[in-house]
Amino acid sequence: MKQAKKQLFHDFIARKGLKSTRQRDLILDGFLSNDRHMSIEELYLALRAKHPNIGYATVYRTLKLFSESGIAREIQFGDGQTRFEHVDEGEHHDHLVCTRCGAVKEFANEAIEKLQAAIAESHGYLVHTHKLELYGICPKCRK
Amino acid sequence: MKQAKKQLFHDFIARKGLKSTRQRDLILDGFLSNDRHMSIEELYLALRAKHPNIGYATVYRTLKLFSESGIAREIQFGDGQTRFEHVDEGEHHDHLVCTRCGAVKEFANEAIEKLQAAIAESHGYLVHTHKLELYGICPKCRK
DNA sequence: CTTATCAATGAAAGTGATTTCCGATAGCAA
DNA sequence: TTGCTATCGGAAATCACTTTCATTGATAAG
Repeated sequence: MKQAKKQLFHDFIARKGLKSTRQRDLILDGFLSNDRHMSIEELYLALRAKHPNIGYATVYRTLKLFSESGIAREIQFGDGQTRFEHVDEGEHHDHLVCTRCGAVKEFANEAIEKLQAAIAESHGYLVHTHKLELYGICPKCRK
Repeated sequence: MKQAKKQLFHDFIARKGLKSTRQRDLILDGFLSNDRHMSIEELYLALRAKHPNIGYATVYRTLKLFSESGIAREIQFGDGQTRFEHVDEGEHHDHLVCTRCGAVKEFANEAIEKLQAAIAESHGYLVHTHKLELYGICPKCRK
C-alpha cells in the first residue's frame, strides 16, 4: 500500500516531466510513515529533525504535488492548520474530531451519503465534493 | 426577530459587564440588516461607506462578541474568508455551496442529523457541533 | 563521462487575513 | 463633574502560507 502510493507518485512525476529528487522522496516517506492526518507543521518538524536543512517551502510545494497526484487530500478542521490525509482509492470517509485533544476518527456511512445526494439533487445542485465533520469530545477525554 | 437579537446582545453585554457603544450598535445593525452569510470584509466595507473611520479591528472584535453572545456563528467555506451567519434559536441547518459563483443555500434534514448522532454515539464521542457542506454547481451556473 | 539546460531547492521577502499594541476617547458609576 | 477603565482606531505584529531569486542538481544530449 505504501509501495503503491510511491509508485503512483513516481508515475505522476514522470508523466508530468518533473524531476525525482531526494527531497521529494524524503517528504513522501515522511508522509506515508506517519499518522493519517498530519499538519504541514508536524511533517515539517519531523523531517527537519532528520534533515536539518530541508525548506518549509519545499514541504508545502511537495504536499501540493501529492494532492495533485491523488495520493493525498487537503483537509481543514477549522483550527487554522491545513492537514493532509492519505487517499485510498475508492474509499470515502468523514471525520469525528475531538476538540480537546485533536484526535481524529474516520467513519463512513452509506446512508448519509445517499441522503446528501438526494438533497443536492432536490436543490438542483451538481455536487462534486462534500465535507462532514462531527466535533466533540472523544471517549478518552470524557473521563 | 432583529429586535430579539439586539435584545439578546444587549443582555449579553450587560451580563458581562461590557459597555454599550455606538460602534457596537452600528456593527450590530449592519450585521442584522444584511445577507445571512457575510464575510468580515463585506461587512467592514458596508459600514465604512457610512462611517469612514470605523476600524477593521473593531469589526473583528465585535463579530467575535456576536459569536460569544450566541446571535452569530462563524463559518468557513474554504475560500480563506471567514463568514458570519445569523443564529436563530432552535434552528440548525447545513449548506450547499456553489463553487462557481459562491451562492450559499441552506438546508435542514432531520434524517441526517439523527444518523450523525447515532454515529457519534457508536464511537463514544460527545458531539457538540457538526459541519456538513455540499460543494457543487448551483442550478444557475449549470446553464 | 562531460556538459548544458532548466526544474527544484532553501532562505528570505512578500501576502492576506486576522490579532495585538498603544495612546486617545468615551461609557458609566460614584 | 470626575475618575476609572473598557473600547476605539490606526499601525504594527503575527500566522499560515506563497513567491522570489540565486544556487544546486537531475537529466538528457553530445
